[in-house]
Amino acid sequence: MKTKFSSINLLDELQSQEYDKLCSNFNQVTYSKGQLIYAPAHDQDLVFIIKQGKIRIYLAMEDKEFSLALLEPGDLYATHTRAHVTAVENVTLLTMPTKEFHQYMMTHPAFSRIIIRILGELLKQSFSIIDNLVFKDISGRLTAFILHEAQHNGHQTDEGTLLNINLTMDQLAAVIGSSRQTVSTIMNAMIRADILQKVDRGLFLIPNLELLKNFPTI
Amino acid sequence: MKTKFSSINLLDELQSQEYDKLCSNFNQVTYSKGQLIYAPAHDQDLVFIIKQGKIRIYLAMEDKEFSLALLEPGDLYATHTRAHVTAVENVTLLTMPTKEFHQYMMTHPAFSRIIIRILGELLKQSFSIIDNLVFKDISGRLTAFILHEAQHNGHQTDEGTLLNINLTMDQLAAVIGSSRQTVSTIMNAMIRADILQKVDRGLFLIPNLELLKNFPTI
DNA sequence: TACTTTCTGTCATCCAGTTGACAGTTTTTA
DNA sequence: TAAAAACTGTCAACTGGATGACAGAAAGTA
Repeated sequence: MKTKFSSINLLDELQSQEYDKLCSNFNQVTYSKGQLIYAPAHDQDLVFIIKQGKIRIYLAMEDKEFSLALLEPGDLYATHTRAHVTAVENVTLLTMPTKEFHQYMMTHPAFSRIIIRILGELLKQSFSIIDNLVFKDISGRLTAFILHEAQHNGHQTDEGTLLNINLTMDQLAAVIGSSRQTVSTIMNAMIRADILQKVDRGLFLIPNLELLKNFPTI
Repeated sequence: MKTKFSSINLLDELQSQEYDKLCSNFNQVTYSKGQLIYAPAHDQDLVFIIKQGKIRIYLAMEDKEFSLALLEPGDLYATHTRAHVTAVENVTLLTMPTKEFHQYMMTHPAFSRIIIRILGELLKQSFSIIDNLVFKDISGRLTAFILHEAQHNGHQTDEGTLLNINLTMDQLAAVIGSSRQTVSTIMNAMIRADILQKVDRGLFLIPNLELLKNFPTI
């Protein structure tokens, strides 16, 4: 369970002069916290790169939601799927109509390669989500998520790995496909088992990642 | 729930002379029914096109399996993910090392576009699988699957749509992520409700697709 | 043909995880 | 600083679906 789709930072790639022309074709748009950026009904077919802030890609049905990814600056996304997009924080996006983007891609093979790499990663990521949904129970998904976050966004300290999850129990539940209550219960079980220490809301200290891996020790 | 990943038939695309050179670089390999074509441990990075037969892409863990796709002649697939691949029937594949494939792709922008289109479809397909897993119960996934198959592989007759599912209850369970027993029970409930008629093993007649859509009528 | 293997239908049992409720806590807003 | 809003922890009740068992049916096999 990752929150990011791809490890490729497109902003970095775009720094190079080669893409100057491409950059000038992007429209800069801003959205404020909580605003809906895209819903499947919109049907506008945009490609966009996150310049600033955090967005959430998710599937929704009635009153249930499932987060597919939380994207950060440098990440790329293309609408055209059944997924919704909202701004988790105030965000700035660089957008371009998909058609135009395709045009550009056609004439720049090197750029195509980047896109293929990103799509490939996205796909791998999707398989990983399916894997978790099908084979793991909620505890398993939760530990997998925390482990992944710790390894990618955790800070090493003398007492262990400090992790700023920065998600409410509700949001966390939406990421792993569970309910607020269950996630809350399991998190507290971890804390009682001394696998996790709550420093503050959304801020945790993990003394030993190995212990977390084996939770719950049946 | 589809069984195919992509609606693009690469064999058709490859007919054109443009790809003569590419074709000559493929290795033709055959596998017999039930044989394992690829396991994540192999790690050989191959791209292949199905020339003949049917293969199954699936995730596995201990004794549980989940089918991601059932591919047929013309479909393309690339190993490099965590998925396993087996031959459902005797198959003939055209294979090429991924690296070589990339090389070719780089120098043929039009070919890149096909790959991007396929990857895009794969991704959409994956989202659809996730959607079904997260939001639908087993009845829902089963009707979605049958409906999709009926619309794509069904034959219209006077009495309704004739569908050759050609999967055992076990295989069907692996596709929708359930158990043999549950699938069997629901299928028979559908038959009793006159939504489905069993003509033979794996062969069903659906008098009215609309009725199927609303199953079960609570 | 008989024998083995694979597939199917059905039931009783069991449990992980959802749901709803509610009290308590923290954060935000004005 | 007070009131409103959002978040958290916990529990009891319920349920969808997995699991194991077993008998019967169909398909291979020799």
